[in-house]
Amino acid sequence: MVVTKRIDGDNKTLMTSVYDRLRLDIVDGELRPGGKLRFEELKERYGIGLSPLREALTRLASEKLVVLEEHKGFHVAPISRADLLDLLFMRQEVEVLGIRRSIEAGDDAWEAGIVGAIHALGKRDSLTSDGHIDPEWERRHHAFHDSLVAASGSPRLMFLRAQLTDHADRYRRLSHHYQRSGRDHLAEHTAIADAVIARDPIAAERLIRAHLARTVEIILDSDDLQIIAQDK
Amino acid sequence: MVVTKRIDGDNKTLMTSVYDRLRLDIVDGELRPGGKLRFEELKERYGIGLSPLREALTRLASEKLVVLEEHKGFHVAPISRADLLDLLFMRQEVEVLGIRRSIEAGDDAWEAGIVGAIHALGKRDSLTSDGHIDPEWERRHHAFHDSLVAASGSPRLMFLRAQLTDHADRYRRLSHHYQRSGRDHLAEHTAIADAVIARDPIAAERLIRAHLARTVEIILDSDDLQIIAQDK
DNA sequence: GTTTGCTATATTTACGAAAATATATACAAT
DNA sequence: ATTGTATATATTTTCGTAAATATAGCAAAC
Repeated sequence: MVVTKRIDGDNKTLMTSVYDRLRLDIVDGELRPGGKLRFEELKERYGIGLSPLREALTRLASEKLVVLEEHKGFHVAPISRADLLDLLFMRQEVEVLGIRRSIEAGDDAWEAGIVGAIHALGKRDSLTSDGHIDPEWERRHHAFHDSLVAASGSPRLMFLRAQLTDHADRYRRLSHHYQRSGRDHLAEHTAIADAVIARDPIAAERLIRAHLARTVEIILDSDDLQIIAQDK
Repeated sequence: MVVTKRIDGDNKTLMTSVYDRLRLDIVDGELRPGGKLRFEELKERYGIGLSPLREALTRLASEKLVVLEEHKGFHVAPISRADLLDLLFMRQEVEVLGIRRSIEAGDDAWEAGIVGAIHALGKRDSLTSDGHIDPEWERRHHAFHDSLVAASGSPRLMFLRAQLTDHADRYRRLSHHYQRSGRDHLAEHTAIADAVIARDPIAAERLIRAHLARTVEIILDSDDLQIIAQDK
């Protein structure tokens, strides 16, 4: 019954909102790998003061999306083949763990979530008419993968997984080649969903490992080495 | 041949050094779980301004050693049975992964590192004469466990492992009971080292899982529920 | 022509004060 | 006595500026 004086209820601090925006701009490739992040530019760009900016960048540095060199400033984290391979390794292990535990502990609601997610995913084409990845498809794609591990029951695993997903998304979006590859997503996803719902951890592990590896192969198997493009 | 004007070469920023000190104070239990971190107190305590303090706390929040509630301030991360069990789960998986990969990829230098580390560890008693854990033993204990996974070759895995180690150290040091338990560390450690050097991943996995679980059992099997002690 | 050393400029880092928000206290009404 | 409302206090968040550090430009020496 209490009526607050504040109308909007926007409780976010400037630090948090500029953190969100910076994170998106980096994951989207808007801010290029290796690029220097100058405070004057960022202040201009986001219309904000120094303090919340520095805090947001500090947080991003701790998540390895940016790099801090003391007294020299912040850079967008560079990308490399070696890093992409390390990322693949971690993603495989984390996804496998999450799926394995979900298979052990998941209830009917968890299964239903997967069925619903893959159904929604199948209703939508991954590419729009002009050949770009459909944002709504991407949203559902994320939702599907989330649904697989939703019963893992480990906050730490889920937190780590979210960070790794950000890193992976950045590589994917930096790869023009990836968007042009005529990959049959639905078949792969359906196979994974089937194995998981059948509670077959062995098959699920094999399929998810291959699924993740395939993405990296597509990115690496191209001369699309935007991957090397790094400002200083 | 260049003589820098600066004598000491201390390149650290205030943010970094206060980050280090805060981290240690939290891991040591000096700043108690759940305790509020007021800026006036911290400024006083560390003799430093607001800006570097906020940045350090932001970084610690991102590592889950402190918690930030917007507009309400920072707290030392609370502890709980559930969190300790989640931590155990992650540590087991991460250690197993690191050891498995090291067994696959490790060279002679890696093996030598383990042999050297366990030798040094055996030379030192875990408890001092007055019944406290010997800091030098603890250093060597860390060094031994590090040596096991030193050949894993995954920056992300090592980074994650370091964070989990901080969390685990905090629980261990908060547990008075743990320090009183007459545990035979050397036998456990030697068995692990033997299995790893024999390149037996199955035995190594079994032993390291039990080793980590044992620590948690000791902490939980006591009324020593300092674990519940949380200021608001 | 390359390197060394100095000066000027650009940039990051840190502080102190102002603004915004939350918490505590006092008072009034039922 | 308890709930609700207004006021005062404490605390966090943010900005603008000063201090510290690094980078770039330029002249002199080898």
